[in-house]
Amino acid sequence: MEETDILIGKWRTQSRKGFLDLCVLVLLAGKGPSYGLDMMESLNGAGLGVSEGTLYPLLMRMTREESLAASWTTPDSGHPRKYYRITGQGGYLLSGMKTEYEKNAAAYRRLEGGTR
Amino acid sequence: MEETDILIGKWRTQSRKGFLDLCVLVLLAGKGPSYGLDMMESLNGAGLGVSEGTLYPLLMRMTREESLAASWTTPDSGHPRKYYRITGQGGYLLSGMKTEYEKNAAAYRRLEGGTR
DNA sequence: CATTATATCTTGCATTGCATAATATAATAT
DNA sequence: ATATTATATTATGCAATGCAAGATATAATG
Repeated sequence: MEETDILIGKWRTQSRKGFLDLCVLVLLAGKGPSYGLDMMESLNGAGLGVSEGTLYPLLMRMTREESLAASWTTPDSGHPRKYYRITGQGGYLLSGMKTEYEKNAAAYRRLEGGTR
Repeated sequence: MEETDILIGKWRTQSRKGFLDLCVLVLLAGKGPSYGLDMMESLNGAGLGVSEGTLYPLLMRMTREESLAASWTTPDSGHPRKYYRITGQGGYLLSGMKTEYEKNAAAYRRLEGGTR
């Protein structure tokens, strides 16, 4: 069904709202500081399809909110990169997000669980 | 942290986008036709906190898109109720959503899985 | 010096969640 | 009768994010 594929595409966009924040925090918490394009590779490698137009505004927003902190580094050879790391507030936020995420997943399983 | 709780609240709203569609479809697929307030009870019983202002517009949208179908019923005693049931397209959509949901969950686990 | 690759930033649209308020009708109370 | 409460649905407007598309800047390469 063609109509339905459009609906799924739109839904996909909506269902990623917020989820990408969680993924970025989890990523940085796990691998340590990183920069935009490198994070894109990691996220895409994990199975998410993220583009610059999605990731960069997200990183800037989270930095503005102080869940991330950024600093430029100019390597001996190569381009200047903006490295992001997770802040204390970011860690607290990540913990809250994980709780919510699990709560929703549990609710979903309950709903799926049965005719009752 | 007070600041952070505000962020979590905002994130919570965002992270539910799309997810509620999935929950409604799963619910109707499991329990059969139902109406607004009854579905609200089911969803809240499962652990989601959903209000009328969230659920009704959602139901109307999904009906407009023909993932749900609605029909009024006037019981012998009580108020007229608008019953919703899942359509063929709704079933196809649900299947697609489940696939996406699992794909994202898998990506999340991979990201969480390690320092690599 | 032009071209390509790396890296980040900007703009505008489409979409949904939710608070708030409105509408309508059946049941109940005074 | 008629006012009040409970049930049930609809309408409006704001805030927020994902993403496509394009712009900007600089290092490396031909």
